[in-house]
Amino acid sequence: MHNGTPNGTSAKKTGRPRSADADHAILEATRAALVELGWGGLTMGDVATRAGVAKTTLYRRWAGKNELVVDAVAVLFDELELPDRGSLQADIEDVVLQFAALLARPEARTALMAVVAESTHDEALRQRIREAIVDRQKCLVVLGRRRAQERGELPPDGPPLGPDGTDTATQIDLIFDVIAGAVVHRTLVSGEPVDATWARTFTTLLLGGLAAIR
Amino acid sequence: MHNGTPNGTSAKKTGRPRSADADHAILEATRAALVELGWGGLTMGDVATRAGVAKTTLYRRWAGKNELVVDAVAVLFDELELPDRGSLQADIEDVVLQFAALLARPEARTALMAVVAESTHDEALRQRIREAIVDRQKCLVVLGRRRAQERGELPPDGPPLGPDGTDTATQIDLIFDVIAGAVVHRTLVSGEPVDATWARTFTTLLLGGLAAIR
Amino acid sequence: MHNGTPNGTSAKKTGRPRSADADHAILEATRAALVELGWGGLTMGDVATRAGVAKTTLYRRWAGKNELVVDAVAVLFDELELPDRGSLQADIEDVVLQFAALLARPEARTALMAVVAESTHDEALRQRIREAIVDRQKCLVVLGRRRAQERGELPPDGPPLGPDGTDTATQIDLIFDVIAGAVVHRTLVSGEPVDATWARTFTTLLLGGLAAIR
Amino acid sequence: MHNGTPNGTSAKKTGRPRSADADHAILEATRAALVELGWGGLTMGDVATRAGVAKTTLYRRWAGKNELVVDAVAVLFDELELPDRGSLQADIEDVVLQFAALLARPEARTALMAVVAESTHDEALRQRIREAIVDRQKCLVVLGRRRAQERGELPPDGPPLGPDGTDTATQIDLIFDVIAGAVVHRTLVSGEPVDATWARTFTTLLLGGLAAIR
DNA sequence: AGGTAAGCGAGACGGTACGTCGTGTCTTGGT
DNA sequence: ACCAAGACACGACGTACCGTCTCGCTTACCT
Repeated sequence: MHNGTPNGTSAKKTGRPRSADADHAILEATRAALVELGWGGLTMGDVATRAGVAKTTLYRRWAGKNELVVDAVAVLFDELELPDRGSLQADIEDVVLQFAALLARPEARTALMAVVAESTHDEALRQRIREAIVDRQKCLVVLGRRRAQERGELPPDGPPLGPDGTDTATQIDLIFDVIAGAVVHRTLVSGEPVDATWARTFTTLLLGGLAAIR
Repeated sequence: MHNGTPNGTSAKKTGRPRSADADHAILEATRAALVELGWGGLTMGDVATRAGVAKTTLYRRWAGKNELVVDAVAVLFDELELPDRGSLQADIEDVVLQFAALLARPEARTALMAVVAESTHDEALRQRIREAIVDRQKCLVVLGRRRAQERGELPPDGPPLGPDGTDTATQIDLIFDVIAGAVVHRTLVSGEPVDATWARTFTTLLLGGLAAIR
Repeated sequence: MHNGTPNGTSAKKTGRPRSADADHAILEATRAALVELGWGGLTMGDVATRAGVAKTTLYRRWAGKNELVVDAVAVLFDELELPDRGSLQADIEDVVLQFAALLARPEARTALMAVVAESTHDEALRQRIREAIVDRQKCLVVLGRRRAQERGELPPDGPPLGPDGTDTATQIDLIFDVIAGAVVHRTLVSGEPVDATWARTFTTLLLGGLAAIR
Repeated sequence: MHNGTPNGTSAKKTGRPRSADADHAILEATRAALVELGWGGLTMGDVATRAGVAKTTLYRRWAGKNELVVDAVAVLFDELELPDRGSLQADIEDVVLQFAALLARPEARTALMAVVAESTHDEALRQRIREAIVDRQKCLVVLGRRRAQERGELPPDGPPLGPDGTDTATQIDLIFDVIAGAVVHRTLVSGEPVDATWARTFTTLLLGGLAAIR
């Protein structure tokens, strides 16, 4: 998840082990600070104080503000699920509303945009964001698509490269960018709420469009 | 445009007038600094030095980094145009590619996300972004839509609130969020390029979807 | 008095003449600012505002804080007089008390020490202080001495250089340094008041000492 | 000595202790800066740079320029001694010349007047000056006086309040103000050197005067 | 009477220093 | 080893004054 001690593989033999409580307290404190102060107002020292932890402990685990915040908000995105509501339309509407609910949380709104902004100048950060957040959401698209195919709502995957260039991977990426992009843009840029009505209209548009590109 | 010089209504009579050269030099320097250093690395002092201007001159006109950067990148969005390419499909593809080209510029990518992130905790900033950037782009959607209606590609506006809740304003907002959101998300989050192929596929999806929500 | 327009010799023919009111208002404002803010807190801009005058007007007349303050407090020292109280002892006690009363005024205390401090690194300033303040006080010593000689309390001037090196000029300087130094030191450094009792004891000491060096 | 490190009473147990080297380097740098730039030209940032120290380290220990300079020059006054030269006249001449030599050092001249000037508006600073500088010198007067009494050059202390109001403490204060005041005034205000001849004449005057006030 | 040259209030300008704050590193002593 | 505490070098912050510079006006003297 983060790099300080890649607990998975390496082995530590001696000395006092790191406090697991500290990790949770720090990430919790980070989210709280994001809510109250926003990205620009968040400071490492403040997070440490809130978590009841020394700054040293923070830096022992994360390289800086960016990395810390990515991890702190990544767990929020794990809450997204794709319940089987019986139809593709219902499934998409459901995930759209879940995603909108997530972006309604101040810590998520702020952090997401900020780390994306920083990642435009930091390739390692972009990689980390992709692993921790983006790819996890993209699974939902893949899953929903497969489910719809099993239901017969969508045709099975065609050959690797279809006649008009829309192979499977391209299509998944497109769907993902349209859904995530539209919800994010409406919420954060346009500043309008994503409610059930909007979700239905949007989903109708998306499904109508999907039929057109096949 | 910005508040330091309330050119619109009030009038100051006495004292040395503010240098117009300084304004241009500062905004230019801001864009240059964004390219080189990114949002996080941009410093008011550095911008002042690049512009050959004192820090006080900067603060006399803009309240801080956020406001300055909004104004600095706003002019970039004025370059977007909607040439008449003869069909709605072609018009949309064109504007999608223009927008993608804009987001390929480092100062635009970085600045846009960063100020949006800050705006989640600053209502005044959000207002400023909307006026300086968002509303200016939304005009393109309105214009393209009207043109398509004149061509007969889209039906004329229905009653204020249609049977399925998609009145004119709602539809414009939806189109705007889908176009801008998808392009931004693909460029900055997914990190994939927006080329002519993607633009065509995306536009096909959008137009197919528009037919469905009518 | 000050350099902006050396009214004595040169001649200006044309243009609007300088406002004499402004001079008085500025010096008055300078003294008021000294009282309220002290040397360190006094600023040219504040003096200008208090005097209802533009900063330009200030700088047209004085080169800076130092010069301005010297002129502002110099007039205070002109108030010192040497009334004939009938005996040298009474004359000295009187002038000691006058000088102490002057140093009780905050603007005088602050300004005197501060400009002396600055003058340790600025020969021109030292010259100005000597002309505007020091030499004016030394006259009192010369006058008092001559008066005492006429009364027969002190012997007439000896040859230019006496047997033990105490010629007239040396003696005047010594008396001046002892009187002014002791009063200033007691008031500003020791922080004790100079009252009639102290003045009498000090004067007794001085006269006793003067008899010894003859 | 100064307030940042309340070594006297309180105790701090945890955390990295303050560097003692930094203290010395800072005071040394302060004196050097005073010599080169004078009081008005001395800046905290410059002192920090010279001392190879961060500005924050400076402010952690001293509240400002005034406090710093008082401590920086206080040590100079500790160098004053009262060697036993066999007679009161010789002892006084010696200490007068020592004090004059001290005031010949640029850092001492500048700093002493400047902090006294500031102290006219800052009671805490005046207290600090008294503790760090004035009281330390006054000991010399007390010591010299006692020695002279042992030699029989001065009568033993009389009752707490003598017939003409010159009890012991009053006399010591008077002697101190006359010596220090005269030397300072001649050096800094009159701008004349204090040489052996002047010291002898002045001391003769002082001793003659002392006989008179008894 | 008109011209012209300087004075004037206002305030923007390029600078410099301020004193504070945040960063990321380091040194303590205690567990 | 790890931890809490906190000092440290560094560098940006936003503010305050500095002394200079335009502005658009008076205000006086000199043709």
